[in-house]
This record gives sequence, structure tokens and C-alpha cells, in this order.
Amino acid sequence: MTGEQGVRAAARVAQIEAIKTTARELLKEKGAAGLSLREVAREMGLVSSALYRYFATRDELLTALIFDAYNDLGSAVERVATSDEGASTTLRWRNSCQSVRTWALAHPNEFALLYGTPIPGYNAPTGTIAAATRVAAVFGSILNDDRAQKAEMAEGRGVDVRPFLSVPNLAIVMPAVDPAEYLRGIMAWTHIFGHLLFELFGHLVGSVTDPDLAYSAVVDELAEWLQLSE
Amino acid sequence: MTGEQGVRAAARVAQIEAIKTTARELLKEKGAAGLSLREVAREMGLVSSALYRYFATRDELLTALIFDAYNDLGSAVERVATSDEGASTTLRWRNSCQSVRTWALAHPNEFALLYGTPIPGYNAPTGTIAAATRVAAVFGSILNDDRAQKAEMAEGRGVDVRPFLSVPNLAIVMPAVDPAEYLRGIMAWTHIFGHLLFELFGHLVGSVTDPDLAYSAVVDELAEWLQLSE
DNA sequence: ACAGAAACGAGAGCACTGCTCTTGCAATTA
DNA sequence: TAATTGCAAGAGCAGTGCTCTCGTTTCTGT
Repeated sequence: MTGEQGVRAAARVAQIEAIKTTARELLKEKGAAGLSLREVAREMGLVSSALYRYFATRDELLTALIFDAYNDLGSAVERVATSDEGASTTLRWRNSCQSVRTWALAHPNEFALLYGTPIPGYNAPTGTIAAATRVAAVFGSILNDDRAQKAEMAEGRGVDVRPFLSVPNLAIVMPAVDPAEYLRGIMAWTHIFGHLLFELFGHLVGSVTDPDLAYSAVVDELAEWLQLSE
Repeated sequence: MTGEQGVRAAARVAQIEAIKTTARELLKEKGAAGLSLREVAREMGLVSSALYRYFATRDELLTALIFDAYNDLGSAVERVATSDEGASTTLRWRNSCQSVRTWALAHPNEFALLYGTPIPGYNAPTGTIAAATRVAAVFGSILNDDRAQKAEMAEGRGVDVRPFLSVPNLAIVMPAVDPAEYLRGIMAWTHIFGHLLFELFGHLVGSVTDPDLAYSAVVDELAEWLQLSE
């Protein structure tokens, strides 16, 4: 039987990990477009065909990197969001937003891989979808905690979002939030990522002189707009 | 001398236009990553090396497409923004935002080329920068017109943006706007594009059921947030 | 313990890519 | 008319993703 799962099985997962690691290095240097299977193999002292024992195609390797990146970013944000569990929701919002940007600046090519132009003909496998949700869930839970702490529901300005938002899905993450506020929650989320995409892709160059301060100001503005508790 | 600029010169610009046109078709089908010089040549009944008489490199062809796309989008938005010159700023905002989305949905791959992951090692030539500014200028001018119509300046909530925004640049587009409001202007702009990127790249799938209605709701919410005149 | 099966890496090869260089022909210029 | 320039074709180079075959090593069932 397979008590230790065999030498070979262990070597296999190690090899997969090694491939992903060197692929990540190449990705960090040259971006997703410049990532070449042959170069990964060369870097590892292997011949290119050997990699196909572990990843059936280049896209499959990229998918694995996407999956890991989503989880890496997700756990980073979850960590800061839960570390100051007792703090005000404004502070938790600020810290979470900063951690997303910190990660994005530290891994720009991976961030672009996650949120930039999708590779053509790529369909996210279901596992990836779950991983991708983690960050959004953190943002949702912050808003949820804020509203849960408040006696009366903050009455979301009367927008009926049922015609265009997936209320059941959103209710799972934000049960204490008035559905009328779901729109603002989504907007805050898309704003953060849109801003980071614009910053990383160079579209803010002409108008923003200090990206750090600008981002903090944006985050604060959004916190106020969401009426989070100080 | 060159009264008609010669038959050859005319043929040259026609050929350049033909190359860009067939490249745009390929781009529409396969995206920027899948655009191949050889396929463009094949499609035109040419041999690949012939294209290098007109574009020194693949990136140069892509740059030309980027330039044209910026101008195409820019003039589309300018058209609707100036067509209802007398209307309320809220209406002009709505129409302008809708025209951006309409263009993006009609040219998703070109939109991704403009605002998605940049091609690695790509540096926008100065001509492109000017073209890229056109859309942002429209948004700025709407906010500017709104504030210009109002007697008292709307007093931008006291945020000093001078440490992180390029006030001189922004003052050119929005001379009637209190600098303290520049931040909100930029945020509205990044929000629109961030939302469209998320929509096009599939990140809204789980939470948005009707993208058209959702976008309209977002646009309305932003108009209210900007306190545009009805 | 041993035979059969499965996994592995190497190597050759295919079709494709961007790009370069040379060669003959056509259009332009002096 | 003679020389120059612009053009398309073709061959070729280095690189890519991917497939297939072939010995070798490891695992598996009996």
C-alpha cells in the first residue's frame, strides 16, 4: 500500500512546486506574456517536453499560478482583516485596502495576471473562482460587521438592486447589510481594484504625483462614503 | 516637385491603412495576444517580410492600433458630450458614461488593449498620450461646466490635494472646479473604467446579474456623489 | 521475488512566431 | 536616359508550444 505515498509521489509534488516556483520567477521578470515553458525547463536543467508530464499545457501552468496568486493575495488580506478584529471598521477597511495595494506593488505581474487582460480562451476552473472570491469576501465582511454593530439598519437610500444584483449571493457574505446597500459595497470593491489597475498600468501618471498618498486619500474617501464607523 | 505627392506615396498610406484594417479585424477576433504579423500578411495576400516596410516591428503596429483606438473612443465620447451641450450636467454625464461602455462592448479587445495589461516593455509615444487624454478631458469638462454654472464654488470638503495630485495639469481641464474636488473627479473617472474592466474581464459575474442596469445604477450613484445638477 | 505496468526525462521533430537579409523589379528623380 | 529609391518575394535564423518515440527507473500485483 501507500503509507508514505511512495518516493515517486513525493518527488512529483516537489517537482510541481519547483516548476511553479521558477515559473513565478520568470513571471515576475517578464510578465505573463513573456513566460515561456522552454525557458522554465531550461532554468531547471530540464528539457521542455519533460514539463508536459506535470502540466498538459502552458495555460494549465498559468492557471495554477493564477490559483496560487489568488490564494496568496486572499490570505494576505484576510490576515490583516482579522488581526485587528476589535478595531473600528474604518481602520479595518483602511488596513485591508492597504494590504491589497502592498501585495499588488510587490507582485505587479501576478496582479496583472489576476485582474488584467485575461488570456484569450481562458475559462476559470471552479477552484479558481472560489479562491478569487476570498478578497471580495473580506471587503464584504467589513461592511457587514459595520452594519451589524449599528442598532438600526442604515437604510440604503432606496435603490432596489434586485433587478441587477445577485442578492442571494451577496446576502451570504453580507447578511447584516440592507440589500439596498449592496450596490455601494460592490462599487467600493470595484473602485479599489480599478484604481490599482490604473495606477499599475500607468494611467494615473499625468494626474497623480504621489500614488501612496493618493491611494490613502481614495481609501478614506470611500470609507466616508460607506459611512463606516470611526 | 510633388503636387499629388506621387502615385507611390498615395499607395503607401493606402497600404498602411489596409494593414491596420486587417490587423484590427484579427485583433477583434483573437485579441492582442493572438495578433500575428504573418497572419495579417497572409490575409492580405502578402509575404510577412513585406509588412516590415510599413511597420518596423509588431509593437509598432500595435502602437498604431492603440493610437487609433484612443482617438476613436475619444471622438465617440466627445461627440455625445458636446451634442447635448445645453442639457444638464447629470444628463451629459450619463450619456458620456454610456457612450464609453457602448464603445467598450463593441470593441472589447481594443478596450483591453487600451486599458488592460500593457504589453511588456511598451512605452507610450507622446502622440499616444495626447490621444489617451481626450476621454478624461471630457469627464473633467463636464464636472467643470457643472461647477461653472453654480454661483458659489461647492467647497470640496477641505481635502488638500496638492501633496499628491498634479494640480496644474488638472486646472487646465477643470479651471472652474475647486482643487479640493479634483480627487472626486479622478475617482469618478477611475471608477467608470475600473467597473468596465471588471465587467469585461468577468469579475462581476458572481455578483451582477444584469450588467446594463448595474452600470446605469453605478453611473447614477456617481452623479449623485459628484452632486451634478439635475 | 519477480514480471508487468506506469511514470519519467531525453531527444527529435512539426508548425508556428517575429525578424533579417538578399535579390530582382517597378516607380521616381535628376 | 541613367541612377536612385521603394517595394514584394523568398530563404533563413532563433525562438515558441506541443507531440511522439525511446530507453530507464520506480511502483504494483501476484
